[in-house]
Amino acid sequence: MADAENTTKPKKTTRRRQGPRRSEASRAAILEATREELATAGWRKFSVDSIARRAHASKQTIYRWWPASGTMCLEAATAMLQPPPASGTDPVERISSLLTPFETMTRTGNGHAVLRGALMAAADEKEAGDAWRNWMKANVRAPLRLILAELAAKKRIRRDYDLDEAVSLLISPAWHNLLIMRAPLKDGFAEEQATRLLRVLAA
Amino acid sequence: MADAENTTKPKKTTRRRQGPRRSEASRAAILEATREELATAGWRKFSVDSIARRAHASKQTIYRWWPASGTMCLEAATAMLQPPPASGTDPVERISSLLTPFETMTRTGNGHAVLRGALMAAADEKEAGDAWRNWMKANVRAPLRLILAELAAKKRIRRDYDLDEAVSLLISPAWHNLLIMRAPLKDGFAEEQATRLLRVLAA
DNA sequence: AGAACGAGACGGATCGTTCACTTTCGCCAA
DNA sequence: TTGGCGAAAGTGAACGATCCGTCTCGTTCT
Repeated sequence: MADAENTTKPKKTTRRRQGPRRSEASRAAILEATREELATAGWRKFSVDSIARRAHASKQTIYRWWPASGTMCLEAATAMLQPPPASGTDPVERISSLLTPFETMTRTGNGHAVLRGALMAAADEKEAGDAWRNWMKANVRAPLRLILAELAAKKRIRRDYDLDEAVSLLISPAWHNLLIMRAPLKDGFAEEQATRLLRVLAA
Repeated sequence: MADAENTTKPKKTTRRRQGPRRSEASRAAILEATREELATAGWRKFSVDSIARRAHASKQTIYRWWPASGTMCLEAATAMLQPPPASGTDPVERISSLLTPFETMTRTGNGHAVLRGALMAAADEKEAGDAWRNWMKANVRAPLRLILAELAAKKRIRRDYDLDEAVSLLISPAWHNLLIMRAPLKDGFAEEQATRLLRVLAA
């Protein structure tokens, strides 16, 4: 959609835009300020003016790249999630590795408050909700689908499970801990949930 | 704590305060306006001024009785929850009846948006979070504790379960539906969750 | 007389937008 | 090769509107 048809002027086929590129420094400063703001003020008292002051950025820059505050919060939170560790062949380990990024994040610094704020943003803003569900689809649901399909082929679990239900079963206790109990995930959470899911789905 | 020691003036022993009592009409109008506001604006854009206009109430009245907006939202939401139906002796039915108020509420009108807003309030404000956990303790955790203890005595389920874990297992999929999926609870949700809990806890 | 109520003013803060101005880069003509 | 031009991105500051929490009024009820 960027440069589809520029018939007259473009010399070669590569029509390059003019001007400076997006400032990575400013982007990083804004996301860091967003994390601080989410941890201290929460979602309702979240202030874009405060973000601009903290990050020494212009509000114009913020609104240019994040027209909705919720997506900014989501981006600030997901940036804290480390990619899941490479797992072996053990089913529990493989499923557990899908949750360990969450467990680790909520147990380091203000991570649990940041993630809680992002989840509230996803619950409050329709656009942020869509973005969050897409992220979960790519990073949790899709990998889990592969693992479960493989296990079902080996007859380690039932074949007639519902994938959405399995995702909900696996991760919803995390929401309970973060949003209702307002607490981080306890040590061993990921492995415990993975074990329980496999027990429920056992053939 | 109300009237502990008024030594001089009280005529009889009943020292009644003077002036009009709290207006039930105003209270109901404010809570109804809160429900509308939660359903249309959400939690972050929730405005006390808007509530006052909608309910034809004074802001002073609102702040007098609800110093924190979150507790007002919680009260507005829990008022929509009907008391659980009287259940028989079937374990699934008894546990399921603890969830049916939620299922019913989220499937009628804007109920799911109102409950979602209240949950966000509980996640965002520390005070509202405490109030919500207390409500859940009295209306879900305590009844569930009795039911599970009885079942354990009859050896229908294991004895070494963790009550908090059981509560989380039973109800956290509801949070997933409401907050992440932004959707009501599907028909038969309560019974399905109750059945699954008993299967997990089976002896 | 005393307390709760509706209505609304208040100073301060935030919102989302817009303006002025500077800096960075692709492009092309001198 | 180089210097100028213009588009895009950046900061900072203003704008009117709205919201916050507190506060006065005058009224009504017990």
